[in-house]
Amino acid sequence: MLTPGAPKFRRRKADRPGEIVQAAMAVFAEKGFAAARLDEIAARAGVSKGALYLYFETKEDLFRAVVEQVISPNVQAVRALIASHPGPIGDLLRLVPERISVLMDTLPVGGVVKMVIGEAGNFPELARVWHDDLVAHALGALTRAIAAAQARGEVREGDPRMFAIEIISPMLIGVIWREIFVPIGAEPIDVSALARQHMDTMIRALTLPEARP
Amino acid sequence: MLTPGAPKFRRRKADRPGEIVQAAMAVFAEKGFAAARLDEIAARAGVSKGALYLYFETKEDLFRAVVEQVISPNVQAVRALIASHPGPIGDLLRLVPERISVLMDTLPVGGVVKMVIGEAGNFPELARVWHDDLVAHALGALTRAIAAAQARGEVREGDPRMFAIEIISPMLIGVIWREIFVPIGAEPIDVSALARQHMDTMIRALTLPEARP
Amino acid sequence: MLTPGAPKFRRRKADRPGEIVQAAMAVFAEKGFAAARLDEIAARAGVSKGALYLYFETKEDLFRAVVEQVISPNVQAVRALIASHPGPIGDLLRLVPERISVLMDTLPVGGVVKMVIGEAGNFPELARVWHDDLVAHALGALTRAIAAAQARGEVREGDPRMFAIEIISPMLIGVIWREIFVPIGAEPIDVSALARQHMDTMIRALTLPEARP
Amino acid sequence: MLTPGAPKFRRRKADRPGEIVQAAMAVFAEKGFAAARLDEIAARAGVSKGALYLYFETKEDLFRAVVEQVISPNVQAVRALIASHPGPIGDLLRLVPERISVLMDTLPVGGVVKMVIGEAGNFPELARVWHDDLVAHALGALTRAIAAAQARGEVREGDPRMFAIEIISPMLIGVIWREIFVPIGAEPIDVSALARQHMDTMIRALTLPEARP
DNA sequence: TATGAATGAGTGTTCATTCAT
DNA sequence: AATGAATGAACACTCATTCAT
Repeated sequence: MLTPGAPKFRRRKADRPGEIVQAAMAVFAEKGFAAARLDEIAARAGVSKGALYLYFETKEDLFRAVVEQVISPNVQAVRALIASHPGPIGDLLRLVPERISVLMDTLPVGGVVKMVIGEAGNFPELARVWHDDLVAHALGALTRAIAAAQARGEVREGDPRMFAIEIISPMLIGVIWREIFVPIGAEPIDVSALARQHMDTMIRALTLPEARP
Repeated sequence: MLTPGAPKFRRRKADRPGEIVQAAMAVFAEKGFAAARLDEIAARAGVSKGALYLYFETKEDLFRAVVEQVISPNVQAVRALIASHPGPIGDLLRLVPERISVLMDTLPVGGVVKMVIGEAGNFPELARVWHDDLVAHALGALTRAIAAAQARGEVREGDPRMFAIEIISPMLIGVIWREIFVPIGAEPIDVSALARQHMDTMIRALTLPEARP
Repeated sequence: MLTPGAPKFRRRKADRPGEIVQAAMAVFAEKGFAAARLDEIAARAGVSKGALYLYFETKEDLFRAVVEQVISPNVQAVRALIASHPGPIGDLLRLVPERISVLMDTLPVGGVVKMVIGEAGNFPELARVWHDDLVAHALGALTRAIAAAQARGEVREGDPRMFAIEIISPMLIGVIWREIFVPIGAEPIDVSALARQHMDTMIRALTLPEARP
Repeated sequence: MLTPGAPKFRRRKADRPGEIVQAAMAVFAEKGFAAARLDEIAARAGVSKGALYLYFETKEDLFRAVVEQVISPNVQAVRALIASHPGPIGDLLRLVPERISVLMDTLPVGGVVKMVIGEAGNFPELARVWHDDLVAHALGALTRAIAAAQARGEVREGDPRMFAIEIISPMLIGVIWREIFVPIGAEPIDVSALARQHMDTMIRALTLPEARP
């Protein structure tokens, strides 16, 4: 092999672990934990299988790293969302479609959601991390915003946590749909359009007439 | 065993395949396809591992049988639901909470949904069967009912398919929540109560004032 | 493959575990634990690699089984030896050569000794089992016999445990020699002859003139 | 590092290979060849794993170097021992305990013996080197000394090679014992004391009455 | 039918060895 | 000379599948 420029060993990159986690995220999201093969993760990351073990002790360890890596930027997004709800509830809800779009462009949300749903039973701690660090925060913030609006006479009576769930659910289902049914040729769901229409729906159903401008 | 007529508690052999499919459904729902072990399925079905191969050619084959077994009764339920919506849209929606409750008591819905979401990527035909035979039907029927109501001036304008999605989503999320987060100690979601509150929400948001009785 | 009489699956034998342990003993004795390959053990036992795992959980587990299997018959031999020393010490010592010969014909003593010596550091419990169940018993019995003979004025003064070690050592070295140096063409040691000459040596050195008949 | 003359504690590079061999000897003695990891050897030698390959081609090569390193000083000791036996056999034997003590303080004899015994099967040439260059020499010299003493009427009849083995064995066993059984809490053997008592034993048994002074 | 011992291809993991720096 | 990240072949172990009984 005299071809110059075809080195057997790649130069060591600064962010090997990051690249591996990216590749692993893709494969885990696609196949699930058990069906994912380290060979494929390594190939996609452009490294040898052995190299994975320079950065992660086991397959599980790598999976954990993926989950954490996915959660942390979202934690930021959630905090940002939480910080921006001073005004009337309608203003908050009208922000949601855009936020959702940004999130979906940033991360393979669908794959991640699929992964979490599919593996929660086999990795309870991961479900716990996911819930405690992300879902409960987001849901709690939205619930409190709604309760506050109820206290201000802006929103009609009803369980505020359930309202929050009602608000979020269609977008989640839209994301899952895209992951599950679009690949087999089902009619897509335009999640942004869905978000807009649903926010309109929720604003109409929640806000009291006397509070409307 | 020479006593004639004695084997009172002899295992009934009538529905071996059915028992196996039941056991398999439980294990697949719990672990996902790849992580499920035939050993465990056989043990739960009370048969030997070899016996599985008397009724099913491969693990995949058994998985397919599970999916079909789960779908078919639901197809019936969906057809029944579709057949029963002659009147105003509100009447139809008010039926949903009860139907949901019955469904959830009949089947391990959560496990199945989890299974479908988790394995759709690895088994595209299964996603297709699930979509074509069940989801598309149900969603289509609901969409058509809403479109008809719009034509009657009962429901405000908006994409009827999205309305259908908005209607169904929270219950699905509730079911998934029960499967994913309740086992790790998260606060449960009362799916029935959620269904009632959400139907109220949707009726308020969808029906036009002039159409209300 | 229509050739009859060439079954892919062997008939299940009554003593598969036993055969596997035999094969494993040979390979472990030859190579040591780490260098032994399960493939080879399986091949020598005439089974597939997977079959090993029907009977033993891990390679270590199999190794432990080998050590125990090797010890237990020896425990019997030692007890028998211990039981047979009523008379003067010379009578006891004159029994040793024959016992040694029998033992060496029964078991791959050399290989086992080699194995124990080579792996004691990596498997301390095994060294412990070997010592507690076998070596300490044998050495203790011999030591007590010598001490009793000293008390009777038969044997000259000196540390009886060291006398015991002096008595046994050459045979052990002979066995090790056979294992280590004979395969490379070194001059063999006739362990039986060595035992006879050494017993003569020890009887001469230990027994007091006045006690000699 | 611009300060000239500053690196007072700069690692002396003079004897890298020697340091590596020392570290390797320790690890090989502890674990055996197959179970020894180059990582650990490098760490103990205070160099990187790659550095080993600057001095040794392969792991086997390093192992060979260790064996040779261990043998050569002993060859000297043996020659010295051989040179010093002009007089009566008793004088020679009375030198043994002290020689043994010196040897044991100089080298990890136990570990080395363990290593040789454990790996002789996997590295026949090593067994050969060990035998030809060391063991055969030492044993031969002792055998000849005994034969000469027999010719002089000093020592009673009997196979002189076996007498030599009888003489040496207990000390070897003592060394092995220290390596194998002491770490697990067994009662130690005082090799020096054993050597003294055993030499006494052998002198009594070998020398003829008429030859005693 | 039914069993379960046995198989063997496949996967996670280790580690001696290599090479860009 | 020296490093240590990277490689890849080798090995322990798993598990869907088969077949003698």
